[in-house]
Amino acid sequence: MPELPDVEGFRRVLAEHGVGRRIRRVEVLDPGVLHDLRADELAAALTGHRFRDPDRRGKVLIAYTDGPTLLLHFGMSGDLRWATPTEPRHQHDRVLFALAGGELRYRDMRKLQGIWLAPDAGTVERTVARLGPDALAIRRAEFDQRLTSRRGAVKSLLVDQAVVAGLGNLLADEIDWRAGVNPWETARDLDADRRRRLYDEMRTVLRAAVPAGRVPPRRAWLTGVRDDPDAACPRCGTPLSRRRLGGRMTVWCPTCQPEHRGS
DNA sequence: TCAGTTGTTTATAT
DNA sequence: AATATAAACAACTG
Repeated sequence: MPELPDVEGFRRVLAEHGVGRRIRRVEVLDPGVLHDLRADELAAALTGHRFRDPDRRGKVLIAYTDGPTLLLHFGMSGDLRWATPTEPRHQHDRVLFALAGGELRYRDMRKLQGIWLAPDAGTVERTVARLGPDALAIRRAEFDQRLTSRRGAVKSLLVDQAVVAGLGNLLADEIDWRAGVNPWETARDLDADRRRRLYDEMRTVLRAAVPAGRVPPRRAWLTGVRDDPDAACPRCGTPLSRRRLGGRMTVWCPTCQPEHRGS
């Protein structure tokens, strides 16, 4: 699930409930989500410290404290919840951070990513160094430059975290669909107007998705119909096409996003 | 039983 | 060198 809007939602949960509060206890229910770190090391490093204003880079939640910094990635099935201690735990709650009045629960069914601990700012920066500019912060000129300097399919570039950080499979398909760009198109083969559309639609989609904390499955969006077996394009009614691109299921409208554009 | 899944990294091939 | 593909990670669903 988690793409940039989801992680932004998790950042808000942490900001609302965690900031300024002391970490009373860290309970590791499944050490399998910890990277290069034992459960007792995590607890010892964080207990007694207070969360500070959290940040986010792409899909990485950066949970600063007045001590070390926690880096959380949510893979394909992660979640961060605020709960009272009496609420029953979820089967896939992996780590609990107990604060005054409640606890933050890191939940993740598949455990594809996990939690890192960075002792200092330099370690934080090294960990996120491979990521490109955040999709919410990147300016048009840099977005354009980074897309056209590579030769791969537009969709592959959009989901490449080193090009721009935060977009996943759903968002990339949604942006291409709204911009009328065929996902297999090479960015440098698009004219300036089409590339402008890509950037504008990325902004539009994110602006709607971030407050929702997810890519909203509205029926007028590609996201809202893509799981239907007989899905039709919400814009023109053409049956949607699907095929794998770079290992991920790609959904597009053959009418609105024709191949061999321009040329 | 088998294929598929909204993420990322690594190895391998081109 | 850059790019493309598959597999692996883990757990679950249909």
